[in-house]
Amino acid sequence: MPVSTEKRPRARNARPKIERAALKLFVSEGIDAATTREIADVAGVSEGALYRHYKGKDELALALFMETHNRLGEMLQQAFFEAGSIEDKVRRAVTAYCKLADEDWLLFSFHLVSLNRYLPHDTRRDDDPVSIIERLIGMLMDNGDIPKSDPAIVASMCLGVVMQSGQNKIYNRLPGPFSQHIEPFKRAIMAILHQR
Amino acid sequence: MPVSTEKRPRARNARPKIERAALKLFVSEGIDAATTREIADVAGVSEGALYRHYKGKDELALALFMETHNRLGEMLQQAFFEAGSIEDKVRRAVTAYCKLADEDWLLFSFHLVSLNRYLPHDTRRDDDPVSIIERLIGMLMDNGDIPKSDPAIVASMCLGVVMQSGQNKIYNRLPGPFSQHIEPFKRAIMAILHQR
DNA sequence: TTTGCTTTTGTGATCATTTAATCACTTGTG
DNA sequence: CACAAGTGATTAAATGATCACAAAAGCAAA
Repeated sequence: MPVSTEKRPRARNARPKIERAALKLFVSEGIDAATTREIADVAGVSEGALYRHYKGKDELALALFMETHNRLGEMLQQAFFEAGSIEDKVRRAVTAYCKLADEDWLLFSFHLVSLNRYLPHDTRRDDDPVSIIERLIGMLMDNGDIPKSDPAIVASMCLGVVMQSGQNKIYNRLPGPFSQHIEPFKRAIMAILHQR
Repeated sequence: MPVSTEKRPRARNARPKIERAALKLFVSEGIDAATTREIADVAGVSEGALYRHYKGKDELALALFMETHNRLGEMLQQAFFEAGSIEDKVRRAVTAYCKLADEDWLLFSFHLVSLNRYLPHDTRRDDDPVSIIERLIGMLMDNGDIPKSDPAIVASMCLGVVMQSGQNKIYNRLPGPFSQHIEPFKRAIMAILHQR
Protein backbone atom coordinates (compact mmCIF):
# COMPACT_ATOMS: atom_id res chain seq x y z
CA MET A 1 0.00 0.00 0.00
CA PRO A 2 1.54 3.31 -1.03
CA VAL A 3 2.31 5.72 1.78
CA SER A 4 0.91 9.22 1.95
CA THR A 5 -0.76 9.09 -1.42
CA GLU A 6 -3.86 10.03 0.55
CA LYS A 7 -5.28 13.42 -0.18
CA ARG A 8 -4.74 16.02 2.50
CA PRO A 9 -7.88 16.42 4.63
CA ARG A 10 -9.47 19.72 3.76
CA ALA A 11 -8.15 22.35 6.18
CA ARG A 12 -10.43 24.46 8.35
CA ASN A 13 -9.72 28.01 9.37
CA ALA A 14 -6.74 28.31 7.08
CA ARG A 15 -6.23 32.01 7.60
CA PRO A 16 -4.65 32.01 11.09
CA LYS A 17 -2.58 28.97 10.15
CA ILE A 18 -1.25 30.82 7.13
CA GLU A 19 -0.49 33.91 9.17
CA ARG A 20 1.46 32.05 11.82
CA ALA A 21 3.38 30.02 9.25
CA ALA A 22 4.18 33.16 7.28
CA LEU A 23 5.43 34.95 10.38
CA LYS A 24 7.70 32.04 11.28
CA LEU A 25 9.22 31.88 7.83
CA PHE A 26 9.40 35.64 7.32
CA VAL A 27 11.38 36.01 10.53
CA SER A 28 13.69 33.06 10.02
CA GLU A 29 14.44 33.40 6.29
CA GLY A 30 13.21 36.83 5.33
CA ILE A 31 10.12 37.83 3.40
CA ASP A 32 11.58 37.36 -0.05
CA ALA A 33 13.19 34.02 0.66
CA ALA A 34 10.00 32.52 2.11
CA THR A 35 8.00 31.07 -0.77
CA THR A 36 4.24 30.77 -0.90
CA ARG A 37 4.72 27.02 -1.20
CA GLU A 38 6.75 26.87 2.02
CA ILE A 39 4.17 28.98 3.82
CA ALA A 40 1.38 26.70 2.69
CA ASP A 41 3.35 23.58 3.67
CA VAL A 42 4.19 24.85 7.15
CA ALA A 43 0.61 26.00 7.60
CA GLY A 44 -0.64 22.61 6.46
CA VAL A 45 -2.92 24.10 3.82
CA SER A 46 -2.89 24.33 0.06
CA GLU A 47 -1.15 27.13 -1.76
CA GLY A 48 -4.33 28.55 -3.17
CA ALA A 49 -5.78 29.13 0.30
CA LEU A 50 -3.45 32.08 0.78
CA TYR A 51 -5.12 33.91 -2.09
CA ARG A 52 -8.59 33.58 -0.54
CA HIS A 53 -7.51 35.94 2.22
CA TYR A 54 -4.80 38.10 0.70
CA LYS A 55 -4.10 39.47 -2.76
CA GLY A 56 -0.67 37.91 -2.56
CA LYS A 57 2.44 37.41 -0.47
CA ASP A 58 3.26 41.11 -0.36
CA GLU A 59 -0.14 42.09 0.98
CA LEU A 60 0.08 39.35 3.59
CA ALA A 61 3.45 40.58 4.80
CA LEU A 62 2.36 44.20 4.86
CA ALA A 63 -0.82 43.37 6.78
CA LEU A 64 1.16 41.47 9.42
CA PHE A 65 3.60 44.36 9.74
CA MET A 66 0.88 46.97 10.02
CA GLU A 67 -0.91 45.01 12.71
CA THR A 68 1.98 45.74 15.06
CA HIS A 69 2.94 49.09 13.61
CA ASN A 70 -0.46 50.72 14.02
CA ARG A 71 -0.97 49.29 17.47
CA LEU A 72 2.43 50.63 18.45
CA GLY A 73 1.60 54.12 17.25
CA GLU A 74 -1.61 54.16 19.27
CA MET A 75 0.08 52.82 22.38
CA LEU A 76 2.78 55.49 22.26
CA GLN A 77 0.26 58.29 21.71
CA GLN A 78 -1.65 56.95 24.70
CA ALA A 79 1.41 56.61 26.93
CA PHE A 80 2.60 60.13 26.20
CA PHE A 81 -0.80 61.83 26.23
CA GLU A 82 -1.92 60.66 29.66
CA ALA A 83 -1.01 62.82 32.63
CA GLY A 84 2.12 62.25 34.68
CA SER A 85 5.81 63.10 34.99
CA ILE A 86 8.28 62.46 32.21
CA GLU A 87 9.34 59.37 34.07
CA ASP A 88 5.73 58.17 34.13
CA LYS A 89 5.39 58.66 30.41
CA VAL A 90 8.64 56.84 29.67
CA ARG A 91 7.70 53.98 31.95
CA ARG A 92 4.30 53.64 30.35
CA ALA A 93 5.74 53.68 26.84
CA VAL A 94 8.45 51.15 27.64
CA THR A 95 6.01 48.93 29.49
CA ALA A 96 3.55 48.99 26.61
CA TYR A 97 6.29 48.09 24.14
CA CYS A 98 7.55 45.20 26.26
CA LYS A 99 4.04 43.85 26.87
CA LEU A 100 3.40 43.93 23.14
CA ALA A 101 6.57 41.92 22.65
CA ASP A 102 5.77 39.30 25.28
CA GLU A 103 2.15 38.99 24.19
CA ASP A 104 3.08 37.71 20.75
CA TRP A 105 6.80 37.48 20.31
CA LEU A 106 6.64 36.15 16.77
CA LEU A 107 4.45 38.97 15.52
CA PHE A 108 6.59 41.47 17.39
CA SER A 109 9.90 40.19 16.09
CA PHE A 110 8.57 40.20 12.56
CA HIS A 111 7.81 43.88 12.99
CA LEU A 112 11.29 44.55 14.30
CA VAL A 113 13.12 42.76 11.51
CA SER A 114 11.01 44.24 8.73
CA LEU A 115 11.17 47.87 9.79
CA ASN A 116 13.86 48.29 7.17
CA ARG A 117 11.60 47.20 4.39
CA TYR A 118 8.51 49.16 5.31
CA LEU A 119 9.75 52.37 6.87
CA PRO A 120 10.04 54.68 3.89
CA HIS A 121 13.51 56.07 3.53
CA ASP A 122 12.68 59.62 2.66
CA THR A 123 9.23 60.50 3.92
CA ARG A 124 8.03 60.97 7.48
CA ARG A 125 4.55 60.25 8.66
CA ASP A 126 3.28 62.10 11.68
CA ASP A 127 1.68 58.99 13.12
CA ASP A 128 4.90 57.04 12.86
CA PRO A 129 6.30 55.81 16.21
CA VAL A 130 9.67 57.46 15.56
CA SER A 131 8.07 60.77 14.67
CA ILE A 132 5.84 60.66 17.74
CA ILE A 133 8.82 60.23 20.03
CA GLU A 134 10.82 62.89 18.27
CA ARG A 135 7.97 65.36 18.61
CA LEU A 136 7.53 64.63 22.31
CA ILE A 137 11.22 65.16 22.98
CA GLY A 138 11.13 68.43 21.06
CA MET A 139 8.23 69.59 23.24
CA LEU A 140 10.00 68.61 26.44
CA MET A 141 13.01 70.64 25.34
CA ASP A 142 10.90 73.66 24.43
CA ASN A 143 9.23 73.42 27.85
CA GLY A 144 12.60 73.37 29.58
CA ASP A 145 11.84 69.97 31.11
CA ILE A 146 15.03 68.48 29.70
CA PRO A 147 18.25 70.06 28.39
CA LYS A 148 18.01 71.47 24.87
CA SER A 149 19.85 69.64 22.09
CA ASP A 150 18.97 67.92 18.81
CA PRO A 151 15.64 66.08 19.32
CA ALA A 152 16.33 63.75 16.39
CA ILE A 153 19.53 62.30 17.83
CA VAL A 154 18.13 62.07 21.37
CA ALA A 155 15.08 60.24 20.04
CA SER A 156 17.32 57.85 18.10
CA MET A 157 19.37 57.02 21.17
CA CYS A 158 16.32 56.42 23.36
CA LEU A 159 14.71 54.22 20.75
CA GLY A 160 17.96 52.34 20.30
CA VAL A 161 18.08 51.33 23.96
CA VAL A 162 14.88 49.35 23.57
CA MET A 163 14.95 48.31 19.93
CA GLN A 164 18.50 47.00 19.85
CA SER A 165 17.65 44.92 22.89
CA GLY A 166 14.73 43.53 20.95
CA GLN A 167 17.09 42.62 18.13
CA ASN A 168 19.43 40.91 20.54
CA LYS A 169 16.54 38.96 21.98
CA ILE A 170 15.78 37.75 18.46
CA TYR A 171 19.38 36.54 18.26
CA ASN A 172 18.75 34.61 21.50
CA ARG A 173 21.12 36.78 23.45
CA LEU A 174 18.47 37.74 26.04
CA PRO A 175 16.57 34.84 27.58
CA GLY A 176 13.35 35.31 29.51
CA PRO A 177 10.45 37.70 29.02
CA PHE A 178 11.24 41.08 27.51
CA SER A 179 9.28 42.82 30.27
CA GLN A 180 11.92 41.94 32.83
CA HIS A 181 14.04 44.74 31.38
CA ILE A 182 11.49 47.51 31.80
CA GLU A 183 13.32 49.09 34.72
CA PRO A 184 16.80 49.15 33.11
CA PHE A 185 15.25 50.51 29.91
CA LYS A 186 13.44 53.25 31.76
CA ARG A 187 16.52 54.25 33.72
CA ALA A 188 18.71 54.30 30.62
CA ILE A 189 16.24 56.46 28.72
CA MET A 190 15.85 58.88 31.61
CA ALA A 191 19.63 59.18 31.82
CA ILE A 192 19.86 59.97 28.11
CA LEU A 193 17.04 62.51 28.27
CA HIS A 194 18.64 64.40 31.16
CA GLN A 195 22.06 64.42 29.57
CA ARG A 196 23.47 67.92 29.47
CA MET B 1 18.70 55.44 -37.97
CA PRO B 2 17.77 53.41 -34.90
CA VAL B 3 18.87 54.81 -31.59
CA SER B 4 21.05 52.94 -29.12
CA THR B 5 21.33 49.82 -31.19
CA GLU B 6 25.08 50.35 -30.80
CA LYS B 7 26.91 47.78 -28.80
CA ARG B 8 27.97 48.83 -25.34
CA PRO B 9 31.65 49.77 -25.26
CA ARG B 10 33.54 47.10 -23.39
CA ALA B 11 33.74 48.13 -19.73
CA ARG B 12 37.03 48.43 -17.90
CA ASN B 13 37.53 47.68 -14.24
CA ALA B 14 34.09 46.20 -13.87
CA ARG B 15 34.62 44.93 -10.36
CA PRO B 16 34.41 48.19 -8.39
CA LYS B 17 31.51 49.32 -10.58
CA ILE B 18 29.65 46.13 -9.77
CA GLU B 19 30.35 46.47 -6.07
CA ARG B 20 29.08 50.02 -5.87
CA ALA B 21 26.00 49.25 -7.93
CA ALA B 22 25.26 46.19 -5.82
CA LEU B 23 25.60 48.18 -2.60
CA LYS B 24 23.20 50.84 -3.86
CA LEU B 25 20.57 48.30 -4.86
CA PHE B 26 21.07 46.05 -1.85
CA VAL B 27 20.46 48.99 0.48
CA SER B 28 17.52 50.48 -1.39
CA GLU B 29 15.62 47.32 -2.34
CA GLY B 30 17.18 44.56 -0.29
CA ILE B 31 19.55 41.80 -1.35
CA ASP B 32 16.90 39.41 -2.62
CA ALA B 33 14.95 41.99 -4.57
CA ALA B 34 18.02 43.29 -6.38
CA THR B 35 18.52 41.16 -9.47
CA THR B 36 21.85 40.44 -11.11
CA ARG B 37 20.47 42.16 -14.21
CA GLU B 38 19.72 45.36 -12.33
CA ILE B 39 23.14 45.33 -10.73
CA ALA B 40 24.80 44.96 -14.11
CA ASP B 41 22.68 47.73 -15.62
CA VAL B 42 23.37 50.21 -12.83
CA ALA B 43 27.06 49.29 -12.98
CA GLY B 44 27.07 49.75 -16.72
CA VAL B 45 28.57 46.31 -17.35
CA SER B 46 27.28 43.03 -18.70
CA GLU B 47 25.65 40.48 -16.46
CA GLY B 48 28.38 37.91 -16.93
CA ALA B 49 31.03 40.26 -15.57
CA LEU B 50 29.71 39.68 -12.06
CA TYR B 51 30.66 36.01 -12.29
CA ARG B 52 34.27 36.79 -13.18
CA HIS B 53 34.75 38.20 -9.71
CA TYR B 54 32.25 36.37 -7.54
CA LYS B 55 30.72 32.91 -7.56
CA GLY B 56 27.31 34.54 -7.55
CA LYS B 57 25.09 37.18 -6.03
CA ASP B 58 25.19 35.62 -2.57
CA GLU B 59 28.96 35.58 -2.42
CA LEU B 60 29.07 39.18 -3.58
CA ALA B 61 26.69 40.28 -0.85
CA LEU B 62 28.51 38.31 1.83
CA ALA B 63 31.88 39.71 0.77
CA LEU B 64 30.58 43.28 0.96
CA PHE B 65 29.09 42.61 4.38
CA MET B 66 32.24 40.99 5.72
CA GLU B 67 34.40 43.87 4.53
CA THR B 68 32.74 46.08 7.13
CA HIS B 69 32.08 43.38 9.70
CA ASN B 70 35.66 42.21 10.02
CA ARG B 71 37.03 45.73 10.05
CA LEU B 72 34.57 46.59 12.80
CA GLY B 73 35.65 43.67 14.95
CA GLU B 74 39.30 44.69 14.66
CA MET B 75 38.56 48.32 15.42
CA LEU B 76 36.63 47.46 18.56
CA GLN B 77 39.32 45.08 19.80
CA GLN B 78 41.84 47.87 19.23
CA ALA B 79 39.75 50.55 20.94
CA PHE B 80 39.16 48.43 24.03
CA PHE B 81 42.61 46.92 24.25
CA GLU B 82 44.60 50.14 24.27
CA ALA B 83 45.28 51.75 27.65
CA GLY B 84 43.01 54.41 29.12
CA SER B 85 39.95 55.02 31.25
CA ILE B 86 36.56 53.53 30.44
CA GLU B 87 35.58 56.85 28.99
CA ASP B 88 38.65 56.74 26.73
CA LYS B 89 37.76 53.29 25.51
CA VAL B 90 34.17 54.24 24.82
CA ARG B 91 35.20 57.40 23.02
CA ARG B 92 37.68 55.51 20.87
CA ALA B 93 35.15 52.84 19.98
CA VAL B 94 32.41 55.33 19.12
CA THR B 95 34.82 57.48 17.15
CA ALA B 96 36.05 54.52 15.16
CA TYR B 97 32.51 53.46 14.36
CA CYS B 98 31.49 56.94 13.24
CA LYS B 99 34.59 57.38 11.11
CA LEU B 100 33.90 54.07 9.43
CA ALA B 101 30.41 55.31 8.66
CA ASP B 102 31.50 58.66 7.24
CA GLU B 103 34.35 57.14 5.26
CA ASP B 104 32.00 55.07 3.11
CA TRP B 105 28.39 55.60 4.05
CA LEU B 106 27.03 53.24 1.44
CA LEU B 107 29.19 50.32 2.52
CA PHE B 108 28.44 51.09 6.14
CA SER B 109 24.68 51.33 5.72
CA PHE B 110 24.66 48.06 3.82
CA HIS B 111 26.30 46.44 6.81
CA LEU B 112 23.74 47.93 9.15
CA VAL B 113 20.69 46.86 7.16
CA SER B 114 21.96 43.33 6.52
CA LEU B 115 22.98 42.48 10.07
CA ASN B 116 19.70 40.61 10.32
CA ARG B 117 20.56 38.35 7.45
CA TYR B 118 24.11 37.50 8.40
CA LEU B 119 24.22 37.49 12.18
CA PRO B 120 23.41 33.91 13.02
CA HIS B 121 20.40 33.63 15.25
CA ASP B 122 21.61 30.96 17.58
CA THR B 123 25.37 30.85 17.64
CA ARG B 124 27.81 33.36 19.05
CA ARG B 125 31.24 34.00 17.68
CA ASP B 126 33.86 35.35 20.03
CA ASP B 127 35.17 37.78 17.41
CA ASP B 128 31.73 39.20 16.81
CA PRO B 129 31.37 42.91 17.63
CA VAL B 130 28.41 42.27 19.93
CA SER B 131 30.25 39.54 21.80
CA ILE B 132 33.33 41.71 22.17
CA ILE B 133 31.33 44.48 23.80
CA GLU B 134 29.44 42.09 26.03
CA ARG B 135 32.68 40.55 27.24
CA LEU B 136 34.24 43.93 27.98
CA ILE B 137 31.22 45.02 30.00
CA GLY B 138 31.30 41.77 31.93
CA MET B 139 34.95 42.39 32.77
CA LEU B 140 34.28 45.96 33.89
CA MET B 141 31.56 44.66 36.21
CA ASP B 142 33.81 41.96 37.65
CA ASN B 143 36.48 44.60 38.26
CA GLY B 144 34.00 46.79 40.10
CA ASP B 145 34.53 49.60 37.60
CA ILE B 146 30.80 49.82 36.89
CA PRO B 147 27.74 48.62 38.81
CA LYS B 148 27.00 44.91 38.51
CA SER B 149 23.98 43.86 36.49
CA ASP B 150 23.26 41.77 33.38
CA PRO B 151 26.09 42.41 30.87
CA ALA B 152 23.94 41.25 27.95
CA ILE B 153 21.22 43.85 28.45
CA VAL B 154 23.69 46.65 29.19
CA ALA B 155 25.61 45.80 26.04
CA SER B 156 22.38 45.83 24.03
CA MET B 157 21.43 49.24 25.29
CA CYS B 158 24.85 50.74 24.62
CA LEU B 159 24.93 49.30 21.14
CA GLY B 160 21.42 50.55 20.50
CA VAL B 161 22.37 54.15 21.19
CA VAL B 162 24.75 54.14 18.24
CA MET B 163 23.17 51.59 15.92
CA GLN B 164 19.63 52.93 16.02
CA SER B 165 21.04 56.34 15.21
CA GLY B 166 22.72 54.78 12.21
CA GLN B 167 19.39 53.36 11.14
CA ASN B 168 17.74 56.73 11.51
CA LYS B 169 20.45 58.31 9.43
CA ILE B 170 19.66 55.78 6.71
CA TYR B 171 16.06 56.96 6.87
CA ASN B 172 17.37 60.51 6.33
CA ARG B 173 16.36 61.58 9.80
CA LEU B 174 19.88 62.72 10.73
CA PRO B 175 21.53 65.06 8.24
CA GLY B 176 25.25 65.79 8.27
CA PRO B 177 28.23 63.58 9.08
CA PHE B 178 27.69 60.81 11.59
CA SER B 179 30.82 61.85 13.48
CA GLN B 180 29.13 65.01 14.72
CA HIS B 181 27.28 62.83 17.24
CA ILE B 182 30.35 61.28 18.84
CA GLU B 183 30.02 63.33 22.02
CA PRO B 184 26.30 62.67 22.63
CA PHE B 185 26.87 58.97 21.92
CA LYS B 186 29.76 58.79 24.35
CA ARG B 187 27.85 60.60 27.08
CA ALA B 188 24.78 58.42 26.62
CA ILE B 189 26.83 55.23 26.80
CA MET B 190 28.70 56.39 29.88
CA ALA B 191 25.39 57.21 31.55
CA ILE B 192 24.05 53.74 30.77
CA LEU B 193 27.20 52.02 31.99
CA HIS B 194 27.16 53.84 35.32
CA GLN B 195 23.48 53.21 35.89
CA ARG B 196 22.89 51.67 39.25
C1' DT C 1 59.40 49.15 -29.94
C1' DT C 2 57.48 45.00 -32.27
C1' DT C 3 55.89 40.19 -32.35
C1' DG C 4 53.48 36.29 -30.75
C1' DC C 5 51.75 33.67 -26.97
C1' DT C 6 48.90 33.00 -22.69
C1' DT C 7 45.84 34.59 -19.19
C1' DT C 8 42.48 37.57 -17.57
C1' DT C 9 38.38 40.07 -18.08
C1' DG C 10 34.03 41.51 -20.31
C1' DT C 11 29.84 40.22 -23.35
C1' DG C 12 25.10 38.87 -23.95
C1' DA C 13 22.28 35.30 -25.75
C1' DT C 14 20.66 31.19 -23.73
C1' DC C 15 19.27 27.70 -20.24
C1' DA C 16 17.19 25.51 -16.36
C1' DT C 17 14.79 26.63 -12.26
C1' DT C 18 12.06 28.69 -9.33
C1' DT C 19 8.02 30.95 -7.99
C1' DA C 20 3.85 33.92 -7.56
C1' DA C 21 -0.43 33.69 -9.10
C1' DT C 22 -4.58 31.64 -11.46
C1' DC C 23 -8.65 28.87 -12.03
C1' DA C 24 -11.90 25.18 -12.60
C1' DC C 25 -13.37 22.32 -9.37
C1' DT C 26 -14.69 20.51 -4.70
C1' DT C 27 -16.25 20.80 -0.02
C1' DG C 28 -18.56 22.72 3.80
C1' DT C 29 -22.02 25.93 5.99
C1' DG C 30 -26.14 28.73 6.89
C1' DC D 1 -29.63 26.34 -3.00
C1' DA D 2 -26.12 30.00 -2.57
C1' DC D 3 -21.99 31.63 -0.99
C1' DA D 4 -17.63 31.29 1.25
C1' DA D 5 -13.47 28.69 1.70
C1' DG D 6 -9.99 25.18 0.35
C1' DT D 7 -7.50 22.41 -3.38
C1' DG D 8 -3.61 21.61 -6.41
C1' DA D 9 -2.36 21.17 -11.19
C1' DT D 10 -1.07 24.57 -14.37
C1' DT D 11 0.85 28.80 -16.32
C1' DA D 12 3.55 32.69 -17.42
C1' DA D 13 7.22 35.40 -15.96
C1' DA D 14 11.60 36.30 -13.80
C1' DT D 15 15.94 35.31 -12.42
C1' DG D 16 20.57 33.23 -11.26
C1' DA D 17 23.91 31.20 -13.64
C1' DT D 18 26.46 29.42 -17.86
C1' DC D 19 29.25 29.46 -21.94
C1' DA D 20 31.30 30.26 -26.43
C1' DC D 21 33.32 34.04 -28.07
C1' DA D 22 35.98 38.58 -28.15
C1' DA D 23 38.81 42.07 -26.47
C1' DA D 24 42.42 43.55 -23.49
C1' DA D 25 46.37 43.00 -20.69
C1' DG D 26 50.55 40.78 -19.33
C1' DC D 27 54.89 39.00 -20.69
C1' DA D 28 58.97 37.19 -22.76
C1' DA D 29 62.01 37.01 -26.72
C1' DA D 30 63.71 39.26 -30.74
